[in-house]
Amino acid sequence: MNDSSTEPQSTNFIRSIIDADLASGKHKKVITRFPPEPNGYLHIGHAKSICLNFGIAQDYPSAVCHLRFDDTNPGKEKSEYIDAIKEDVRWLGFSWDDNSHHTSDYFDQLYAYAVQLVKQDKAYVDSLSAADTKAYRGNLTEPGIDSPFRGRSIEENIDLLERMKTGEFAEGEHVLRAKIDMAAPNMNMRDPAIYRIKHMAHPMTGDKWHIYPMYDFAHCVSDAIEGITHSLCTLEFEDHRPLYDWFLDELKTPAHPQQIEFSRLNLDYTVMSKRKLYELVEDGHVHGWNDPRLPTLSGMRRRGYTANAIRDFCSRIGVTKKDNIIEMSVLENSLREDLNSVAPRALAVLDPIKLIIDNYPEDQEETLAGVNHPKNPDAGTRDIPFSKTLYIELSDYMDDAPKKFFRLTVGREVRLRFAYYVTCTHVVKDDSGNVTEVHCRYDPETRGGKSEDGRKVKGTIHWVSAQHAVTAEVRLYDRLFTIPAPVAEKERDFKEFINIDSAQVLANCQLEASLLNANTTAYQFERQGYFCLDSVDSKPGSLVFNRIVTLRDSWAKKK
RNA sequence: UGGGGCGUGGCCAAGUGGUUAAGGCACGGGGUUUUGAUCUCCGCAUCCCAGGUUCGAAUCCUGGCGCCCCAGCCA
Repeated sequence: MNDSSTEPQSTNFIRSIIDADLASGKHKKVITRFPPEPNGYLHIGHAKSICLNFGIAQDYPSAVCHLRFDDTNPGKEKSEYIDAIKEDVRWLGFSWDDNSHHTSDYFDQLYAYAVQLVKQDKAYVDSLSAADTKAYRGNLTEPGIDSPFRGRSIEENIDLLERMKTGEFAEGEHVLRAKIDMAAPNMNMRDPAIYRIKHMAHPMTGDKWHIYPMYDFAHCVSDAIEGITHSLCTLEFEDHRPLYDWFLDELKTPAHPQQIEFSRLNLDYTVMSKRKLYELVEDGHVHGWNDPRLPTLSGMRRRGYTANAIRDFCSRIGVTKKDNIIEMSVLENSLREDLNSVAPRALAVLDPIKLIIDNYPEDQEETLAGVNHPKNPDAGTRDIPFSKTLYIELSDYMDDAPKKFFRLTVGREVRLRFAYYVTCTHVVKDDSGNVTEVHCRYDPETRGGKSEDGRKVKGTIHWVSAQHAVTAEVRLYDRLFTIPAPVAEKERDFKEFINIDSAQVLANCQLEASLLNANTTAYQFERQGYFCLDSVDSKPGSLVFNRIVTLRDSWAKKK
């Protein structure tokens, strides 16, 4: 008997390629890599790549996935990001064991390979200004023109490169370029830069270097050095692949990894680029990288998303080469599925109004048992105090209610969850007509929420005993943007579409007493959604809950 | 208008010449239910277009059309 989970592993075209490579004997074991640049926080788009790369490492025998920080640009990178990135990957449930690397680990080897290229007359030091380089490159329809420095001798190039390395020249004075073809239809092959001068200390190598390698050169060589078999990246690198292969072929590296491209993840009603997320953070539209409305992994974690849900989501969306915009409902479905199975239930009134049971004794109090999880008896029950004055949800009462409104209106009977049946008798309103109190009578024969006579009560509402309630702040989050594809609006700035109601703060929520001891797991507030303590702002004396996601609401749809 | 990709239902996505064209999400409807939740049952496409090859095409060929990416000394 094998009782291990038989969870179907979604396959994709990349796994098919790997299967074929293993079958043909091209590779004995698979090595992938996840190569973030430490210049910002990871988002759910990265999670897709992480699940793909680390997922392959998990599923194939003796396969591994390296974590590699692509730190070739000290002008943009900070070591602070490294720990955050590691934390996010770990939180998602993946490990890299002792395979955490930095591209900067290979700077010496990279340089030696560059020298080799020069010696093969496949690279040269160019002294054109940045502006001239651009002008010489041509454009999409016109070929470029050779730089006047393209014909320098190997000796001169070696000398110049060495002096670039030792910091003899100013930034921008020279650049090492591959000698390929200035007329190539693929712009990437028009003598791309290999090294540029940057008089800048590097987080890992300090002030050792004055030149830093470019992505196209560093990435393929690093992959080769690490023995990566399949180098998975996103679609925009597709026309870099000829260059990736050119470098490795010219350098005759011991290994020649295969670059395979897949489409990046796009989610509707949000943005997914580091630059745009940075803009939202910098301009104060959200409160930091871990704002619960952001699709960053740190924001989602704070919001209450589970790693399980994100992994499940990634397996559901698949991996292809097609541009896509995934609907938020797919993510929410993965989330609800996970949360529903594990979240303990609780009663919480977010928008309270008093419900007074006129025929319930003034000073009486009793304790009722609430089921912690309807599908899991092992979760047990908890005590919930009940008394004459309760809080119920304002929206659970309506003056002129339609027949299909299964809640309170004068003359209608509902069940108070786990408690009694109550029938609404009248309401009290203030001068402006707002309901301030709902009055009702209860049926003592319905304790626990069931009646002997088999009478049907269609509606069940949640409540909290006023004198026992815990007051807390609850933050309700909604989509960050008002349109599905804010970045697709070419003529307008995506920030114009920010949803100004994306974060609603309710300061006077009334929670059942047991929530006073809430821990860090997610709870389902019955009939409302899933909530968890805010890891940043919640304090023992003043609880703050985040709404992770609402429950499905078919009644709301009908209305 | 150079080069590289992509085009299967509202959104994803299987499918690789013979299947009633998987599955998920969404949507619509029925049942169960002390959460209008969960669970459950049912419904929901002829494959961008046009020709062609073939007994037979989403799958092969030809020609269109549409969308995305590339002119950083960013990654």
